[in-house]
Amino acid sequence: MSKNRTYSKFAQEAALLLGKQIQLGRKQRKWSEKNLADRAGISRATLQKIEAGEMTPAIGLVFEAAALVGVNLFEQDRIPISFSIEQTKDKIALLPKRIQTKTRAFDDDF
Amino acid sequence: MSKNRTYSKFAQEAALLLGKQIQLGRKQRKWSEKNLADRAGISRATLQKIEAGEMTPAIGLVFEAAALVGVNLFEQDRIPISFSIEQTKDKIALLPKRIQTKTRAFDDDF
DNA sequence: CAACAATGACCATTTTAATGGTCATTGAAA
DNA sequence: TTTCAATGACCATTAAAATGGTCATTGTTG
Repeated sequence: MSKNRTYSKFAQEAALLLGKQIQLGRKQRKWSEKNLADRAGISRATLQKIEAGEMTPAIGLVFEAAALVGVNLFEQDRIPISFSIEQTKDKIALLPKRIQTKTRAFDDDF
Repeated sequence: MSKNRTYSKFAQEAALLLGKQIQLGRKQRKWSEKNLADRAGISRATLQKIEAGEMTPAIGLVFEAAALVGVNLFEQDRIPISFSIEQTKDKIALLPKRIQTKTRAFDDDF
């Protein structure tokens, strides 16, 4: 029995865009599917899924392929990612460590 | 036997940043892990992996969680993603449909 | 401070992805 | 126009992710 998941349009489009950007980067570098697949340490079948924007491939494999062909995720050429990570962690640290849903009926209006 | 994959620093950091951004978004909305997991249709264990920036979760699950908490991938508030997709497809269409490695010794210097 | 939900961390089982093959088709280059 | 690698599309097998539980711990709130 399959799970028959549903995905938001946003998530689907994001995956497809990323896949197409990877494909573009690969072709710009004149790499065949097999070439990139070998570099990424994955099978050609999996790369095909990635470039097709399928939702199933592991994020690590997708990001690795993206890195190899120079797709810069997060569109940040300015700040190094490691800084953004710390920045985000800092923001998290300012919030309560745990969420309490108990008697707080609805406060989803942040 | 495990595959014992290696990932580039870039790919790892990208996954971690995305995970932390999802966690931040979740907490800003005052959603518990279970709450977000339920909304995304995934288990809490999987959400924990996603927020920890692990490389194994399926990209669809990660992007879905990101969408739910309002993390806008690709950082584009201006252009709709669907347009970027077409734009990328157009660029691909301008390149040769197939890569020929044959007698072309090394031309990887685009 | 007492109560209890949220979190962190496991684990066995089930489900699914990834692999590595195959084969037909096709586009690029000789 | 011929050649042959690149691509697209399958499939059975293997490897790994996802699940749904459990349990201890801890932060928050009454």
